[in-house]
Amino acid sequence: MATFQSLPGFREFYPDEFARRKHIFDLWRRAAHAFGFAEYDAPVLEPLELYKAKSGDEIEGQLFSFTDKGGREVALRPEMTPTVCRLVGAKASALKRPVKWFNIGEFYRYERMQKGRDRAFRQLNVDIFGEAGPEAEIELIALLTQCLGAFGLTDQDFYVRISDRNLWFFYLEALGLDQARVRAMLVAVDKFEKYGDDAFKGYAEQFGALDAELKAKVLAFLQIKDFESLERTLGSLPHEKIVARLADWKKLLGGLDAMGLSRYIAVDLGVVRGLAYYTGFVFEAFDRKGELRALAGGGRYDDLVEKLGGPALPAVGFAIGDVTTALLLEQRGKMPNFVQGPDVYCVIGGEAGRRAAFADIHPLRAAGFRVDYPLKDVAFGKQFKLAADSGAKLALIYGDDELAKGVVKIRDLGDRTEHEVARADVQATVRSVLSGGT
RNA sequence: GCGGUCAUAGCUCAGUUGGUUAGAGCACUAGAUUGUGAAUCUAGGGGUCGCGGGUUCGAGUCCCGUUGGCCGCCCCA
Repeated sequence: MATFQSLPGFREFYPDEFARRKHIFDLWRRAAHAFGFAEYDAPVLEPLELYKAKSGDEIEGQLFSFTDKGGREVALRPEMTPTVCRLVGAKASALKRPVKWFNIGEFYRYERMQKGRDRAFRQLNVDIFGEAGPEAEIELIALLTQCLGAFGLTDQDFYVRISDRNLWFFYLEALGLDQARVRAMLVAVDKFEKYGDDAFKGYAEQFGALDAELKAKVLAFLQIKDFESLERTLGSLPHEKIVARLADWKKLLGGLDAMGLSRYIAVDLGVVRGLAYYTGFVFEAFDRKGELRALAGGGRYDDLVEKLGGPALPAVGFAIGDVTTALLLEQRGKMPNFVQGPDVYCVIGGEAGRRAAFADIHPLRAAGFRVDYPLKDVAFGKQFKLAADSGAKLALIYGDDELAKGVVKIRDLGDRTEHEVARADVQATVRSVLSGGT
């Protein structure tokens, strides 16, 4: 039977699973709208060059890429950022600032699958363009907490770690490192949590063994877990840039605190994110137990729009994936059990009953109510079971007895009460009951 | 791309040192049952035991290969 299978890493969504995924998207979309973001969409297939321009040639190995029939080198999009940079860049001068946009889409990466990572996955992407200050980060981090909090997850379930590539730059420069050394050191910092001292191997290979004093200072910095330590450590380095940057930090943390979100926030200079294009604040959301891979990640990328051919335009954004989010919701019992039931299930006796039912069914459906009924004649006892199993709130009973009396019996499948209403009043009664009145 | 591990019905799993026609529970369909809900009973459909090759009188079982799943490495936008 299994002659054809889906491709590795591509998931199929049967109705139950589709309902769960839809639930996630619905709450994300609602949250993004509540924060004043507008939804957009864009092509799934893009010129391969778009990703090479952003990430370098090596990226091709991790893409679904091919040559189309017109000889164009193309790739299924592995991320949204280059695309949205192009969209915004092309109309930058006509767009009201700040540009607050979001998209929920599917992305493709030709990689080995692991828990929480497939070859095709969906992400919510949220970006703000045209705002250089930390006010943009406040909006995005607040929205990120809402994108998880909306499901009933609390600060016991997840948190957001915030770091700052600018401060790392300023700090390492103050310690005397040049640009190339700073970049190599940031790679080491990024790997430190996972590899410990081995993380510095790459740096040592390039620039020689790390001097003990420098290493101690780097380690001290990356272990900073609160703003006070950050201020204290940097207080002895009175560079103008550092002073200004600490003011940005205060604004960011103060804003989030005023929104009541401090309990979700962790200052953590150990996060730098591997991506070279991040230019300022970076942040990642994790589950508190640390069992899952990152839930979401984002940061500022002020140079990217220009690099991809647009005007210079500051930007910051994040992405949150459906796979890891769903895993966390399952783990914490926050994934509802969806009953995709109709509002009304009709119990029908015979051909006359069917005709009478149809006369009500279609207008109710046209009015937007979900109405279902057995397509073929089924024993009454079985129909009541079907009605109950369907998850419907009401059963409408069109049997010979009712037809003879010119009524329809309406059964509340929740409390198992029923009453009769005149045929002519059925639709009005159903509408009234289902819309909350009785 | 590399390493480990697994693969029997839609799902969860039995299946003896290799031995007749591969089983159970759940789920599904139908009936008992055209008049009232998670019950019971009966019957039924559904498997080329992931796929291919080998060893053997005989393979779900042993061997090799391959595909796919899971876990880890690389990577992680």
